[in-house]
Amino acid sequence: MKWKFDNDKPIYLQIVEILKADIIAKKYEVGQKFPSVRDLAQIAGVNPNTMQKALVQLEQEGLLITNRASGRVVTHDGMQITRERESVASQKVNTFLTEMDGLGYGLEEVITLVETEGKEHGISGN
Amino acid sequence: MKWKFDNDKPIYLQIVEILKADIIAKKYEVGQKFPSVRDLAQIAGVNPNTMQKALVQLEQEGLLITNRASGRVVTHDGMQITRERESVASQKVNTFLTEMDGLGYGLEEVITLVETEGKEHGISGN
Amino acid sequence: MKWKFDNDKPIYLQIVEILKADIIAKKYEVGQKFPSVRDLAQIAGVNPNTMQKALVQLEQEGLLITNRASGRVVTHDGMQITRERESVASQKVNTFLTEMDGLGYGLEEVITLVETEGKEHGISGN
Amino acid sequence: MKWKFDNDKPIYLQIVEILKADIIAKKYEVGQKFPSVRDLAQIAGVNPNTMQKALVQLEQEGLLITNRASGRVVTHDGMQITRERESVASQKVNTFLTEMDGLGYGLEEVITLVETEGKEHGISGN
DNA sequence: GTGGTCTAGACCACT
DNA sequence: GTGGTCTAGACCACC
Repeated sequence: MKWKFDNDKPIYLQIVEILKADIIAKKYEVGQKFPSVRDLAQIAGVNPNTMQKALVQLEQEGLLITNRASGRVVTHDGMQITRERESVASQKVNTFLTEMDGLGYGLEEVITLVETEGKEHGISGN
Repeated sequence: MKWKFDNDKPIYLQIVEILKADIIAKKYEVGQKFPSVRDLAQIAGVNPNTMQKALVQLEQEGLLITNRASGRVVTHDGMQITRERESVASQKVNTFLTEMDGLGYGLEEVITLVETEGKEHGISGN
Repeated sequence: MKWKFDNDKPIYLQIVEILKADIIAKKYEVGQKFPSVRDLAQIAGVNPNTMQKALVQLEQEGLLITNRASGRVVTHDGMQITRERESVASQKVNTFLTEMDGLGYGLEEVITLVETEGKEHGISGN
Repeated sequence: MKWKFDNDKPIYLQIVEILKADIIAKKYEVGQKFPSVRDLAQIAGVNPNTMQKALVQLEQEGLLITNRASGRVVTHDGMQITRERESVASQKVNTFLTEMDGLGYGLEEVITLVETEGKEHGISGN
């Protein structure tokens, strides 16, 4: 099943976001072996070079560790994953606030909405 | 400049969302004349039939009023616009909460984040 | 005249070194326009993608600034160039010391040699 | 594992440099028997004629001595090895000074750098 | 014209 | 088998 990509953002960046979300969501545990470039490329339905570019990006962000000829693993550094999680969350919050602002909602109204919807929504409360 | 459309949703629904956002954002005032189907179709770079389908949808949602031979105007019913605004907002809040839940954030953490980011973000408070 | 490349290091990294040396040596002034990817690729006798990879690297190191559709310029930040210059120099010194160490020369002998050869060599003294 | 050769210099000269470095580094002691042309050729992955040419060169430089029918040995003349060592060192120093000059470093700056880096580097002082 | 992205297919070194 | 590099050629958005 090929992945779906948006036309207005580079595919490799979308792959970065998807894989980053997977790592943050512990779909791949810390230190666990990561699928090969070729496998991921086939799964995603993109050229191996495109997948390669995405993985290099994740490497530069410190989420993956490359061992030449033995493949990649998720970083053992849990803190790095935590940092990325907070970064992604912060960005989502900002996007959300910008959208709500565009609809004319003030900060307090937004918080009220989040509280009431959040209770119905049954957010995990972790 | 033609509008950009996503391939996996019907174009007319995407147009509905765009125009609805414009109306909610008061880009078109209540009671104001709406551009013709032909003009909008050309601007958006779509077939007039597609644009027509979108406008019919907006009529059914009560946001546009058709006056035979004099074109369409935005509804005078401010409440209807308000209801749509609240509907869109509610949907955005839910999407946001689902995403944050996926990142492992509980409701209280989300609210805390929204409060702190909201102050930096300088949301209008309007 | 195509550039000569060594077989045991990636071409794009060798290009990075060459261009970095050019920038440090003020062959391109700060803020000056940089040749296009295609031009450089042709001059060097490599594929444009390879040259692109090298330029991206120089960008990440802060030596080049990219302006989409208007080309690249050398950074205006003279300090960044100075930092790179010191970094390159430090690396050369270390390589040199390692080689001399391998020949059995101690630090004081090396310094003596550098002093005597340096005077004959007529190093600029600048 | 075959040796790696550069395409722009004759292979036999590159072999000369490698073997000379080995002799200077005392990898072969003075007076010690040297491997046969055939063995060296196979190790290096080159034609025996090429290796032969390299060894003849080393003989002419006085580093190897040929004893008909008993093969080659490293010269007993320690001074000759010392002279070669100094020659190689001198050439490295000059190359180094030329590079540093190209980076805009004056002789005194170079010496200062060598002193400070040398202390960190922990050059043997032997 | 510019940089950026993507594909297709190839070769290499390492294990 | 793995990741890494390179080429060739294409299309896009921007100005």
